[in-house]
Parts: sequence; structure tokens; C-alpha cells
Amino acid sequence: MKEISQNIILGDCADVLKNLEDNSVDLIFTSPPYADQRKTTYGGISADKYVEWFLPISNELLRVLNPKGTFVLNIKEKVSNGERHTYVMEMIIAMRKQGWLWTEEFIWHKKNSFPGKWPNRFRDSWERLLQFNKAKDFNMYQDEVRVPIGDWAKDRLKNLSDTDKKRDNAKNGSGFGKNVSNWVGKELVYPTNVLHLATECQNKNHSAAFPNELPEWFMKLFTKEGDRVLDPFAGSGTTLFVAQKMQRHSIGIEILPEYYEMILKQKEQIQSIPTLF
Amino acid sequence: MKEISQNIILGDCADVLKNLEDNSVDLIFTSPPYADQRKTTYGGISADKYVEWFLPISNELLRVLNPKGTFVLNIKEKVSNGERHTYVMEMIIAMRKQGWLWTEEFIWHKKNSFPGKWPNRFRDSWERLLQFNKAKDFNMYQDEVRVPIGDWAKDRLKNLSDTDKKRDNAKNGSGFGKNVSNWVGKELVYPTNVLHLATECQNKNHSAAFPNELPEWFMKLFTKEGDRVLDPFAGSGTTLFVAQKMQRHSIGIEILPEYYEMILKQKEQIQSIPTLF
DNA sequence: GTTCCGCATGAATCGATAG
DNA sequence: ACTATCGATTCATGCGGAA
Repeated sequence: MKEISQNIILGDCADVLKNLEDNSVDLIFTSPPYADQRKTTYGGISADKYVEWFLPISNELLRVLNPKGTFVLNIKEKVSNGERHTYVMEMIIAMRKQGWLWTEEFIWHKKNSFPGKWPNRFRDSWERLLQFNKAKDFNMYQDEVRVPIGDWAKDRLKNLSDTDKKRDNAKNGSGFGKNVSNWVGKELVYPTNVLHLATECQNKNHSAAFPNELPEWFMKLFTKEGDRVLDPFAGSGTTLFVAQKMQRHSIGIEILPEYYEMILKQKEQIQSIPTLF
Repeated sequence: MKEISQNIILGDCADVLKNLEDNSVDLIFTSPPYADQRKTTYGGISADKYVEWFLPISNELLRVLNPKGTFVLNIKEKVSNGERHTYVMEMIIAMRKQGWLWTEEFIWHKKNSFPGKWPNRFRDSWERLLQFNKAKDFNMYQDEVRVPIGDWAKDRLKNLSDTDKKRDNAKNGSGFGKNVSNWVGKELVYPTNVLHLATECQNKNHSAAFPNELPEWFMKLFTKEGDRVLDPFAGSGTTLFVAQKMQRHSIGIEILPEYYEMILKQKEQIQSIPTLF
């Protein structure tokens, strides 16, 4: 088994990031503290000052990211005064001015979203996963996240209709054999930019937890084994433990001692189980 | 049967809207031409000038909307130079400065998104449904869109995608109602802000940008019978015909004579079938 | 009447080629 | 260098007709 490093650093990422080398990270996956949320834990960045607070950090992230790397930001604006706040929109615009490319926005559909009822809105069951890059030719390993084809195929492609073969061939001409083989026994297809995952929060102490599947999916998609993953708002450490499991080096930064200790503790527990290594 | 008015006006909504009275509309549901799309039909508004083009229109919409009414805008930014363009973000920010409240963003998950494969992105299978209001105490009839327990869209979609069932019902125009009867006995719950619907591919002659279910859902949610619905970019007229079916008055504006004529023609056809009224 | 199969095609996007 | 056009890619669905 290869040696996979896992660094956990206590401190404010705005400071800590300055110690990291340029272009040294292949994927940044993080879920920063939401505005006005988690006041008891992170001290609650106010919605109106969110962009101002985040930009110096994103600037450092831009520096430490490998030119072929990707930054995935899990975020959702809160409701403020009956409206969705615009700080996420403003952040995207401001980050582009910093030099980031806003490549894509994935949707995380939370199947079991937070319960509740309000007179003027329904339950919020989705979050944004904003993909930023430094350059247009970033690494993307699409085959690693293919999914089973939809149920429609079972009925429709039962006897593999010759139609699709013909249509593919008509436009192509040269690649006869290949196109046919694409469809014969096809069971895996590429996913879309909508992810359906349940919110299964293992660490109930941490309010902003996301399921393991979320960082796992993006690590498969944007990194390979031995790459380096960074989470500047490590929280309960989900990103780091997923990285470990997937043989990616990881760096986590966490400002709160409680969470920092919690991550260290869980790390020890995992290491004490030999089968996990 | 009550008398339901349906006005279809040929012209540029930037002009035509000026003839409408203040506060005279209860719901605006529309899907404006997307940037650089449909160049052959619409003029093809460029992405960089989209906001500038839209703001005078949204300003008129603000004027004609009832203070308790809602404006639902179906839109999605295109990829430009390998990035998602920011005009939608900019539009939201600019519309708030006009006086709009950005109350919510619903997600329309399009199950059958456009096919294709690219080295740097997956297929885009969602669109935004931006909810804007004039005031915080807008009308919302949440009970009208309650759905059986579980993922409402899944159940609903299952029924809808059963083509044969639907086809039988489609002839009398009440296909949806019959499916609902299957749900009797199940417990009803409120939906979330994620909608799962497939795009109806074809109406033989022309394609509709969105399925009937989309305006139908928002009409149920934000209007009652006898209310007035406006679609300033009527296109193939989906919003108008749904309004008619649901006993809402409607006003449609369409700039292209071809579409205008098409709507008039379809209107006649519908009126010639007595069972639909 | 059901169920099954053939066929068409969609608010797309990239990269190469041409002016 | 910068812009316009064109071919290639690919999944889910509706409709029509056949078994």
C-alpha cells in the first residue's frame, strides 16, 4: 500500500494558505461556512460582508492550485429578509475578475432535505457546486464516474435496434465498427451536471456536513491516485477521509480547535483499523 | 363554463407592454429567447448585451404586475469560451436594483437533456426558474401543488412516461387529471424547490421550450381561477393554452409573425373541440 | 386493446477549418 | 489574432405503426 499523506492544520486558512506552495494542489473541494449560519461555531460571517471576506482566500486558492486542477465550491445563499441573498452571484463575478474561470455549476439535489414549512417558500432541497478553473484544459477523468444507463434502455434496446447503428454510421462513414460497439451491451453512460444524493451527515456535530459521495464523486472526476486534495474549511474532515480512502494526498485547514481535535481523533481511530490501510 | 379571455398580441413586448395597465397581472410566466440561441427565428440577443436588452422589459413587467403577484423567469446561461456566462447573475443583481425582490430559485431538472459529449463538461440537464416579487406578502397557494408522499416528481414522472396511458388521455385533454386519481389514498405533502420534468420533444410542427407541466405548476401555486397570466415571450403559446385549460385569463405577446399565426391557429383548433371547454 | 419496436430529434458544445 | 460556419458527439422521450 502506498504512503498517503494527510496534513491537518489548525488555523485560519486566510493565513495558513500563504505557507502552501504555488501550483501544489490538484483539487480544492470545500464547503465554506455559510453566511450568518453557524454563528456559534465559526463566528458567523455576515451575508453583506461575505464576498469581501472570501476574496482574499480565493486569491490564495488560485495561487496554490495546479494549472490543470479544479476548485469545487459547495455553497448556497441563505434567505435574508424574505429574499435569496445575492452574495454567491457577486462572488462568482468577483472571482472571475481575480482570474478564475467559472467553468460549470453542478446541482446537488438533496433528496432528504431539511424539513419545515413556511408560508412563502418550500423546502430548499438543492445546493450549488461551483466549478472554477485556472485554465481551459484542466484534468477531467470522465470515465471514472459513469453511471448505469436509464431504465428506458432495458425496454428499448432489448434486441439492440439496428437504428442507432445506422444513424451513427451515416454521419461518420469511417468508424463503422466502433460506433456499433458503443451501443452493443451498453450499460454505462456519462452523468449530467445534476447529482442526486441523500444528505447523510455522519458527523452530527458539524452543521455543514455533506455526504461522502459528494467529495468522492469530484475526486474521481478531477483527480487520480497520488494527487493532492485541499479543503481549507475542513470542518468534520469528510473531504480528508474520503481522500485517504481514495489514495489521494490531502491537506485540511480548520480554524476551530474543537473540529481540529475531532479530525485528529477520528484519524487515529481509522489508523488503528489495519484493514482500512 | 365561465368566460376566459385569451389575448394574443403581435409585437415587441418592450413596446406592447406599455399599453398594459399598472398592477393588472397576477402571474408572469415566461421563457425569453436565450442568448445567441435561435438566431434564425429571433434576432439572437448576444450574451454580452443580454442584461442591457432585458432590463427595460423587466421594468415594464414590474409595473404591470399586481403587488401580490409573481414573476417566474425560466432561463439558463450558455457556455461561452469554455465558461458559463455571467449574464443571468448580473441580471438578478440589476433587477433587484430596479425594485424586484429575488424571492427564490427553483431548479427544473430536465431528465432528457440534450445529448453530446465533450472533454471538459457533462450534459447540461437543469435550468433556472427564478421567482421575483414586488412585495413580501405575495399570493401563494401551497396546498394546490401538494403531492403524494415520497419524491413527488418521481411518482409523477413515472405516470407521465407511461406513454400509452397518457396517449389515451391526451385526446380528451385531461390526461393529467386521470393520473392524479391513481394517487388517491396516499398522503399529501408539500413539494420542494426542485422539479423533475422531461421536455416534451415535439408538437409535430414546432417544439415547445418547456412542457405544459411547468407553467401549470406555477399557475396552481401562484394564481387562482379567474386570475390573469402574462407571457411576454409567448413562443409556441404553451403558457397561454395551459392558462386557458386552468381557467386563468391570459395575455401573450409574440414578436414573430410565424409564431403568432401558429398560436392563433392552434387556438382555433382547440376551440373547435367542444369537449375541451 | 396492449405491448413492443423503429425512428426522429432536442434552448448543446467543442474543435477544426475557412474567411 | 479574431470571428463565422460545420461536423461529430450522444441520451431520453414521444409518436406512429406493427405484432
